[in-house]
Amino acid sequence: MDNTNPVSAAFRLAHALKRSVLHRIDCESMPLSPMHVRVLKTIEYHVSCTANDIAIELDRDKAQVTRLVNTLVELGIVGREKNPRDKRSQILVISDKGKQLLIRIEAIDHGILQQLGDQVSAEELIVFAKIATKMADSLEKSATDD
Amino acid sequence: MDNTNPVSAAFRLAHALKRSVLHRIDCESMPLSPMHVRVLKTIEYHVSCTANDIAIELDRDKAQVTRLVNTLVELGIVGREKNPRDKRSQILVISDKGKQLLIRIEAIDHGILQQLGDQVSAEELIVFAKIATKMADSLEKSATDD
DNA sequence: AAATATGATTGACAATATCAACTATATATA
DNA sequence: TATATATAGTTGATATTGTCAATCATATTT
Repeated sequence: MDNTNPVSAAFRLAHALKRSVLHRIDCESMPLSPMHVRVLKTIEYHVSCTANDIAIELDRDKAQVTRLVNTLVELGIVGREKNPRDKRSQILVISDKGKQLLIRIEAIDHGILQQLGDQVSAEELIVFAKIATKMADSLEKSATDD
Repeated sequence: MDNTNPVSAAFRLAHALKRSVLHRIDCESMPLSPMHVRVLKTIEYHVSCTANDIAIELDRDKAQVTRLVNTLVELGIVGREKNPRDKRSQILVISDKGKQLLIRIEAIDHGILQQLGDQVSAEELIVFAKIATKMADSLEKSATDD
């Protein structure tokens, strides 16, 4: 592979990260996929988060979000509450079970960053996140104005 | 989303890139998916490339590689030739049609980098590729020594 | 009040990925 | 050399992730 190509490098890294998350999720015998984890984190991050917020935040299809949230609800990790501001949508709330899960997820993330820490410095991670975010912003921006 | 989290940033970027590649592939009315493109590039990059080389290079399951290569062969983009060094495997060779495709793919890549170029400098892209590669190396390394 | 837009769900499906079993050949080692 | 073990590739089954179109209910605009 061409390691100087940022596009290839990004794909490769995403794959490695997904596998790493999956592996750690598996070791912890968690009933979730990487995408479920990301959805749960998004709910945690957003105040009074709706399905639509997740779709926008993660740039995913609404249908996909509905299904991901459904399994979280079925597993008792997330609950739906009335949204006083819009009867079409519901506020997603993390249950106690979900909160406990988030603690374990945090440990997983920490483990991954530590695993990287051997080779990649904290400064590099900060720089990486900054550039990656800028790249994603740039791509998403021009994706919408077709 | 937490934009300071390198893991989240990497996932987000990969998704945006995949969409961008897909969109451009679509505009060019190419009969390939992003993964097919990556496989084709890998064959181009490797001298006397086998299916196994692709599996290692892209860190994918052998089964997945077999199927991806199959469609490339069916489309006449890639051919299989005898491997004098191992009767189990075959050398993958890019046809003229495949070479023409690679020229168009190169243009697509160039377009994506240019799209980024508005916001992200060439230096940043170099730094990004370097750190991302280091991160992937680190993750893949510890994935094997379980 | 009517037209239009939005949040969410569902169905159908495509793309991507994983696992286990199997074959044919290679390589190691007894 | 004979046997055991490893490797390259294929196939089948299945899980995960992502996309598109249609639909319903409610919001918003006109």
